[in-house]
Parts: sequence; structure tokens; C-alpha cells
Amino acid sequence: MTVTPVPAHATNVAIALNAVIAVVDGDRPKVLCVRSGENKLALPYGPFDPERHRTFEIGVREWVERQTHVSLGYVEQLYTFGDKGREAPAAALLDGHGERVVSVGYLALAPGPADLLAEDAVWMDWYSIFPWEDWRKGEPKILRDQIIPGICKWIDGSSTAEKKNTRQRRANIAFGLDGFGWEEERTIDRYELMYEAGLVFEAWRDRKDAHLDLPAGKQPTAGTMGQPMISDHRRILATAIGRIRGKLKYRPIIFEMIMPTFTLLQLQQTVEAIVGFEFHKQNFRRSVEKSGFVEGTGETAQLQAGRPAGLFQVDRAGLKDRAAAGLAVPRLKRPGETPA
Amino acid sequence: MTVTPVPAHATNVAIALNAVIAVVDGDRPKVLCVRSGENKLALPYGPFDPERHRTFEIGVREWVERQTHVSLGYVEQLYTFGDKGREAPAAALLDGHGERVVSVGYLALAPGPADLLAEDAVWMDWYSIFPWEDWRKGEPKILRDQIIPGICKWIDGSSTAEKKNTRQRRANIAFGLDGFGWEEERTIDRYELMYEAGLVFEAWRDRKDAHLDLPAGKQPTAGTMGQPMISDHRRILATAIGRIRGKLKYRPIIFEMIMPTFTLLQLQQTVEAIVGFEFHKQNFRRSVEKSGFVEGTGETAQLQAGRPAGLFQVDRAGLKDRAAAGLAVPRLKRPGETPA
DNA sequence: CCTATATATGCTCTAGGTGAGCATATTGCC
DNA sequence: GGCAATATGCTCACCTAGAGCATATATAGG
Repeated sequence: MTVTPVPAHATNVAIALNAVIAVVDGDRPKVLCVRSGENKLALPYGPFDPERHRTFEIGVREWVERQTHVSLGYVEQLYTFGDKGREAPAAALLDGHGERVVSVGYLALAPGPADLLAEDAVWMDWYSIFPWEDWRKGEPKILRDQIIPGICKWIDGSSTAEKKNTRQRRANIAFGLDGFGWEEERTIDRYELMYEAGLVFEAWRDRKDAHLDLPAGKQPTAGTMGQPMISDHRRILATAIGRIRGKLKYRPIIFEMIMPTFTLLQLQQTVEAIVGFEFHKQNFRRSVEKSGFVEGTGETAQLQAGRPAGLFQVDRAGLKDRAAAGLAVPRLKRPGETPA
Repeated sequence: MTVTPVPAHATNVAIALNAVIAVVDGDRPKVLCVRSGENKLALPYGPFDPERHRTFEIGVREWVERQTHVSLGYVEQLYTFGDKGREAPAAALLDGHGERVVSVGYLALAPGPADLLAEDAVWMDWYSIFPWEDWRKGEPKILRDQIIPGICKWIDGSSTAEKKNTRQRRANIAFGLDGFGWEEERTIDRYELMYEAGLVFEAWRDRKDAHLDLPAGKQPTAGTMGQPMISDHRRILATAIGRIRGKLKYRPIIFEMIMPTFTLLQLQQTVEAIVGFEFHKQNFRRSVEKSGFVEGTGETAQLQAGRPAGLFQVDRAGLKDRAAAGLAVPRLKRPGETPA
């Protein structure tokens, strides 16, 4: 066996960099978007220029700043999306060459929405794009009323009993059906299932050889199942949300998303905004205090009514130290759930 | 602000696909390598051909099979490595064009080393490449005798007190010094620290403008600190090992690496081989049985001496169901450690 | 057969973490 | 003062994980 050299002709690939820039504004999780042609929603993205950028991260920082006037703090690589056809709908944005575009997605976190935005940039609420992901006020109606029925129909439409089983299992895991728990970090599984089932606008938009057997009048239109986005940007965003929700549990990234000084309720609401459900206040307080990540500043917040809350700040020493742990996030519990 | 189209001229980038194919053979974790020119060690890799490969994964499967005669089961994307200069040492393998090469790394797991290997392919023990990662027989001597002292020297060599602090903190976290615990999944942090400190061969090999102030005679030579690899392949491998070690805790991927039928001791030794330390037998058994991932086949294994062990197999139903959880992996405890 | 050795398996005890809820403390507002 | 709203303290039940003792069942050698 010989090691195959990387041939020079395998170079007609363009690399795009996509950024998911996430913040929490009060109790609303937001992501930085841009309005591209025809007012369509997109993640900020730009080309990777190997001449100018020593690393991907430098590239991302540079043009996000140029395009949106936001300068990034915490940044990590998300995933590299290279499937054929994924970029097709964005082809019009290319210079007309039908070349393959590979996207390297990046995730950035910031402590709050910046004010000085470029004109076409907007902060979008996550849950206007993924309405089924917000359980803070109980199970989202859209889930029970539209999505689950749609998924069930898709399951029933399987060609063989075996495929039906597979679909059922995937749905159970993704949506926490049939005794399985809702796992908030499975955002991408849910989106992909909905895409396959033809429940999101993008599925209909992208189909060419797709096997969506929905009657023409019943195709999802833009907006009914959350704001659609350009190309596969919504998939990238789903990946990012899942990543944040998952990572929260084992790394203290939440403190990249909060102001220098905060009350424990604000911290809790920030976490709740991200994971999409609420939890027990006293227990949250207990776990945060025990974590060693925060320390009280002697001061208290002057709020509206009620006893004033103590102000806290990140205990930088403790934080860097335990770069290990994350915050304890409980499980979402639905009404009649039996413990495993 | 306008969305910048991806320009067609940004295409002089080649994409290489790298694969880390990991198995456990008895109590030895192994990775599939190839011997490239001058007998140097490399991960199997090949070009991504946008004409032929609809997805990266298809590409990886295809040429790994062709190059090594191993067909992959479980596969996931690892990371995309795009730093300038990272591919320089492998430049000789390219067609002479000095173009930028971006590597998309993939991780594959299999239930045991395949027998039918192509001629230049070899199964390498992880710990011959990362000797400091194996704590199964206690703290690795190389760590206390060479690595920690080397790291300390590097810390002391900092130009400012602040930098010194930063280095000290990074070292504490990476190597679990000064009361911090050893976190087995931080393989990449450890490798990168050692690289920066000039403790691995690759650091010396790659340096051009590098600021390694080691006296010429004291530079690490190939092999003293584990087998070096081509290009940044050892970095990719470190990333992969960290990924497996971390993921083990929250997804049941261990069952991708074990034979269809096994004793609980074999399962335990498989996990121990991966995480690099041993744990309490009875507790491991308890947690596995409780997990619902396995079920006994009425049979027992006929072994050498001792009471015969019961044979188990993966409970496919239970596995798919709880696609959620992983196996409980305890923390490594060093002799005089105080609980947090 | 008996014993030593080796492994497997069962069980208990303790410490600590988590879920849930009651109780009390402070504030603004009427 | 009384009420509403929020913050904070505390307890109890349950579960899990770490550690170790005890017992069961095999092989090997006399």
C-alpha cells in the first residue's frame, strides 16, 4: 500500500466560513443573522482566503467584525459541512461557477447583544426559528398540534415494517416520546427528522429528487414551522444550539454569555433561555454556590419589587481552575413521567 | 452590509481526509497507521475528491477500504484542521504545489483489529505513541521523570510573571497538577502543551521561527517521548483519543468496540484500555448491569483458572433506546488526593 | 480428595448529590 | 399594617458512587 498523495487537481473546492454568534438578552436567546437578497435570513458567512488567513478562526473573526461590527470573544469550531447539494440553494450567491462549497461552521458566544450593528444585521430569537425548542412555558403547542402528528404520519408512511421501526425509534429518541426523556441538546436530530418528514420549509425548497409525498397544498410554507434560512444555515444553527446546550453541562461556558455582574436569578434565566426549560430556583442556587464559579460582591441589585438580590461576579480564579466542570442542569420532566 | 459571496478565486485549497480508526485488542488500544516514505508513521489519509464523493464520510470509507482493506463501521467527524504551516512537513507528499491543505479528520471505531491488512498498514498501540496517557499500572514513569520536569522548566522560562501564571494554570489543568484531577480526556491539551514546551519530536522537527530555547543536544529525538508521526497526525490522534474518552461518558459508543459476546471483565478491560486507568470491579459491574445496555446470554465463558464468567451481549433494544447515556466512568484518583 | 490460587459475583455501609417543598427574610406599594 | 413579590435558608427522601468484606466456582498440583 502506498500513501496516496493529495493531488493538486482536487482543488476546485471553495471553503466558506459560517458563524453562529449566540447571546442571551434577558430571557431571550438570540443569534446574529444577516438579511440577504430578497430579505432572506442567513448566518453571517464569508469566504476563507488561504492567502490572508493563517487560521480559520482568524478568518472568522475578521469578516464577522467587518460585516456586522461585532467583535468576537469566545470562539470554537462547530462542524464542517460538506455534503453535495447542501449549498445548491445558495448557488446564486456564488460567482456562477458550479463548484463545490464546503462550510466550516464556528460558534461564538458573547455576553449580550452588541448595539452597534451593521445595517443588515439582526439579532434573532432562537425560538422564532425553532419554536418547538422552547419548553419554558410548558410543552410548545406547535409540537403537540403539528409536529408530532406530522412525524407520526411520516412514520406510518414507511415502506417496510423495519423502516417503520427505525423511524419510530429515531423519533422517540429525538422528541422524547414514549417514555423517553426530552433531551434538549438533540436539536439537530429533531431538525433533521423534521426535514426528512418534510415538515420544514427548507425540505420543500430543496427537493428535487426528494421523495416528499405531501400533497401540493400541504407543503410547509415559510414561517409556519419557524423562520426558514438560506441554504443549510438552519441546520448549522441547530447544530450550534445543540452544542451549547450540551457543553453547558461540562464546561463553564455560560459565563461567556453573562454580564460581569449579575444576580443568581439572571444567571438562572440565562441558562433557562438556552436549555429551553425552567428549573427549581433553590436547587439552582445551591448548585451554583457550591460550584465555586461565582463569588458575591457585597452589593445588592436594586430591582422592582421584592427583596433585593445579591450581586455576584465570576470567580475568575475558581473558574480557570475548574475549567473542568459545567453547571448542573436538571432533566426536563414532563407531567406523567416515570423515573427510569 | 451585504453578504459577501464566496468568490471563485478562493479555490486553491485542497481537502484531505484523515481517519483515526480505533480498536481495542484485549487490553491494548490500537489505531490503524500506515508506514509512509522512510518508514515514517502516518494516519491513513487521502484526498477528498468533490467529483466522486457526495459526502466526506463516503470519501473516507472508500479510500480507507482501498488503502488498508478495513471497512469502517461507526464513523464520526472529528475536527477540521486548517492552520497554515500544519501541513508543511508533509509538503513533499504533495505534487509540489505549495497550496494550502485543509484536513478533515474522521474517527472510526471497530470491534477489533482486522486481520486482512494491506501491506504497509499496521495496528499501533496508542500508548507507544502517547506513553504518558497510560495510568493503568500507576503513574507513568515518563511523566514524573521527564515530562513534568520539562514542563516546569518551560513554565519557569516564561518572559513575564503573567505569562508564567498562565502557563502554570494550563499545565495544572492539562496534567492535573497541584490538586487538580487528572482528566483523561484532555489528551490534546497535554500534547499541545508538550509541543509548545518542545518536549515532543514534532516540535523540533517543525520549528523554523519557533522559539524553542533548548540546547541543541537536548532536543527530543524520535521515540524518546513516544512515536512521532508525519505532519500533525499525532495531534489529530490526540484529538481522537480525547474524543473517545469523553464521549464514552455520555454515549454508549463502547459497544462499537467490543465483540458480539463478552464477559463483564472484557468489557471493563476495554474501557480501561481506552481511558487509561483501572477501576473498581464490583462497582463497574453494578453500573453496567443497571445501565440496561447488556443482557446475559445464559452461557459462561470457559477460561483459564477461576470461576467462569457469565457471557453477555449488547441489549440492542435497550441500547437504541437509551441512545442517551454512556457508561459511568469514575475519576482517576491519585494517592494523596483530597476530595473537592 | 485436599489445598492453594484465581476469578466471579453478591452484599453492605457510607458519603454526597439531587429533587422537592416548607419556611423565613426583605423589599415596594397601598 | 397588610399584601404582593422576590430572595434566601433549610430539611427530608431518595439515589448514586466509592470502598471493601464475603462467598461461589473454577483450575492446578500434591
